[in-house]
Amino acid sequence: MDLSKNYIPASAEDKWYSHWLSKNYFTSRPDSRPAYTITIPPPNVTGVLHMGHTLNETVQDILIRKARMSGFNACWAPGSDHASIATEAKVVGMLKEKGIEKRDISRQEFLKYAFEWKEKYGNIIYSQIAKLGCSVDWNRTTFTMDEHYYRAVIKVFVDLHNKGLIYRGARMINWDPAAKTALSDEEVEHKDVTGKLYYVKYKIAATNNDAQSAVYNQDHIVIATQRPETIMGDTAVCANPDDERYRLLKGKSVLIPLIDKAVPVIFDEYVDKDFGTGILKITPAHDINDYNIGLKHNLPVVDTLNEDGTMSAAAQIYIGEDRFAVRKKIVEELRQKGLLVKEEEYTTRIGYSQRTNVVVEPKISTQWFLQMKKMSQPALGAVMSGHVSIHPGDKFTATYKYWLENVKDWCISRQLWWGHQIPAWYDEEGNVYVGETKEEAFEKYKIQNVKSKIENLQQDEDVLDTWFSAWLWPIEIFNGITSPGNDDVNYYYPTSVLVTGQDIIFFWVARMIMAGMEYMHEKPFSDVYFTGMVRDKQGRKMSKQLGNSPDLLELINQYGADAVRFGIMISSPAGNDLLFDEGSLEQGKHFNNKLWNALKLLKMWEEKIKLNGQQPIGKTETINSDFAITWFQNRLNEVRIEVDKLMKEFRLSEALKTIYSLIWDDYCSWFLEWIKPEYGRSVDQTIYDFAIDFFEDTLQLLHPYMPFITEEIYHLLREREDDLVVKQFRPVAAPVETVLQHGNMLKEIITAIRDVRNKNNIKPKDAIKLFIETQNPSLYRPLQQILMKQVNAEFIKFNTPAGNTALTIVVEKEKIFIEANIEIDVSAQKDKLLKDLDYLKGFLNSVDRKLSNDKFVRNAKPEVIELERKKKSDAEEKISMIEQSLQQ
RNA sequence: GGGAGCAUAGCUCAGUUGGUUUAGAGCAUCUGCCUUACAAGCAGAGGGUCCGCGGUUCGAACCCGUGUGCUCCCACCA
Repeated sequence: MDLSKNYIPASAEDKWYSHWLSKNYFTSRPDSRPAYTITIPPPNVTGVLHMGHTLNETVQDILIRKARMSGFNACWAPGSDHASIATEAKVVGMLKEKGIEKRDISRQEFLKYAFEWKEKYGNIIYSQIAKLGCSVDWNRTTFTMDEHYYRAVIKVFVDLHNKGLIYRGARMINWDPAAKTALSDEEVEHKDVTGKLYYVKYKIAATNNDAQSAVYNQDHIVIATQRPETIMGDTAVCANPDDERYRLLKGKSVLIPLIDKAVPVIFDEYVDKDFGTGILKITPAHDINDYNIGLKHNLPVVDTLNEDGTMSAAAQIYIGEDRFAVRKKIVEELRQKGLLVKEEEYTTRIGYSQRTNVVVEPKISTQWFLQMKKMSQPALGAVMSGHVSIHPGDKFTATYKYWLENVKDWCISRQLWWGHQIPAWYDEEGNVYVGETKEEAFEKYKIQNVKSKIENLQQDEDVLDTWFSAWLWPIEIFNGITSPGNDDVNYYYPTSVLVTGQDIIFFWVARMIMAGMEYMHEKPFSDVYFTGMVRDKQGRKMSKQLGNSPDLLELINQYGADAVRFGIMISSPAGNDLLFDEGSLEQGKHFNNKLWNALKLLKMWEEKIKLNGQQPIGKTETINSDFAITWFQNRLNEVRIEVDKLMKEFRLSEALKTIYSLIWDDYCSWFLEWIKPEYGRSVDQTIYDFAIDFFEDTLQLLHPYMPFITEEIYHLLREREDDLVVKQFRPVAAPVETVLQHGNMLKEIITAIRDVRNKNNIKPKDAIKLFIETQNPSLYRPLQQILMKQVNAEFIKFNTPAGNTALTIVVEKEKIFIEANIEIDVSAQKDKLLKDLDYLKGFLNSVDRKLSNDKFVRNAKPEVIELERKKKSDAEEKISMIEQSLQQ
């Protein structure tokens, strides 16, 4: 077999992914095995996979592949989200390029364009998921606007409305002037911004000729505001009733600057006497606090802004101009008219739309809301009782609890077309009828209006918040809402684990648990695994503006999918942010190559066996290979147990490190070297078979992380029908401690001798002679040959005096003398021994201090004391050995 | 303003109810090697005030208090 010098990922990746698909390995149907289910967090249909997705999908694929190889019926259901605001914005932009304005076309026409657009771009994300090697069940691909899914959303809306949990009303909501829609509280991101506080003069209206002299002989008051462009919406000014300065203004009015409109002075405890000037302008249409005060004092609401953030007719001035441009103009005008007292720098938090990144306007608007209090209780209980466990728990459980305990009603209507249209119909008088269909709504309408026609009803124009459909994901992906109790949902629900970013804990995770408890009376998943945010090397968020977000397909081209997966997993502790560094992908590529070279070595051995036939080997050689085999077998068992434990705890990065070291260090650097035949000789067939078996076992362990190369090598090792992707893990035996200990001792001795060789410039080709002083020479019988080969010794003699020129090293309790054919510098070795001696004496001292402490001996557990005594005697023994050799 | 988390080698992180811990790993660094699988490699090595201070304890990287610095979440003071 001719193997390329290095591993070439591209061809292997395409070959194996289509092979797996053709064998339907990723297809899952209910059967007698236990289910292991993951529903993918549906990426936006408009998007491409970014590094955050890559981390997420890789984690899921690792978990699902591990489960598939461990006796579970693994089902990973993929899909995508219609992402109403984001997609609608893209479609609007696309139409604009064609010269079409959204307002000039009908809803039907718009949706036609939108679906065309979705067909064109919606599959990009799927091909990227495939490229990464994700073992999703493509037969289960679900889109949140699929026919059944659409029906499910409508059904849930009607059901919650019937239960009295959904209502319609005018409330203060967050308005996005760019998308021209209402948002939920969660869709608003608050950022610290340095703004200005403007101190503006309001003239006191001269009602009874006494006002001017009454207030400190002034004809005005001064009010601080951040938003001078909203003064035209003021309907009062307000001071604290206890504030002496403003007491005399009771019953008076002031004039709004620039438009000279008189508004009353009112008093309310809410106002902080010490902030600003202690008097506040009340603008009920554009501030939640002002709105509440307005309600309390029966103030009118004057909305001075249009939907797009320009000034409305109610503002009287600057009509049609943008709010921020108007702010500047008004400040300038105030200044010119002498109404601006001063400006102050001021830091405040401003709400931005998560989607469009524009400043959100608080606005009074009639919208649909979902009452959250009742639904939040079971969702809270599910997590608090540990029924759903969050990883890493300590970090997020408290956040989750706080949010649910303080949750406010959810504004679920959006002024968009792309999405699930609200199933509510209005008659001519504006009465509303909710039903799954127009006919159903009409039935309700008919009760009071017997003679009416169905044509009189008009459907609500708005659609539902994207998250109002996403929260049904783990249920409706298995048709659990539209076809309750079907075989799939019975079998797959609740799902096993949800893997997602911590940034959508409220948007999605909490709400899925609510929906699960409401509609399935059962949690949607048992575990939630939060991945951190992917940042660049300098810890900055990845963003288009910074240009620090790499293109996934390019990375796969450059390093291969396995290396990308390796690189992103090797340094991603659960819940912590991941500092993305291409260096780790490089490491992944090197690892690929390491595996490839191990394969090449084994193949060379195979060729040689074919060429030379079986060769008889010596007894010692057999014994020594036996040791290598027994040792690696036990080491493998040890690692398998360790990896299982780590993966159960979602410590995937550590599990990968453990496997990496097993393969690179234990298998390649130690095991293969130990069984490597002398130059020109071929390896024994039995030993060779073991080497292949072990390689397969390690590949199997690695497969969930690096599926392509492991499958490729698995097939190159032996002619076979089966595939690694579905190979079931064998039960693992407990490792034998003494075997592992002997292995470690052997490795330590080899390393120590190599160190001596290195430090004394003994060339690899120069053989050395070993004299070992030991209490247990028989221990060496199974490893003697390995030891000689690994340090290039021509012989080993036990308990035989060495010559005067020999160097001494002490490993454990073994004293090893090294003789070389060249002059060696004994003084350097002496320094090393002195250094060891120093350390040991310090160590002994600390142990002695403990043991001579009465309280320690009285209080510590007996086994701890025993341990300390052993430390003491070991250290003493070693010290005397070193001292002895220093005297020689 | 409220809450949560973090601080261990140059970097990223382990360190499991306090006791083989005068602290480990990977990457990076340094030294020597083109040794017949692998220079994308091999063999070695160096590198730490466990953030500061105080306390509990026979014993602290680990528990408690406090200070400092970072990160995140939540909140309607103009």
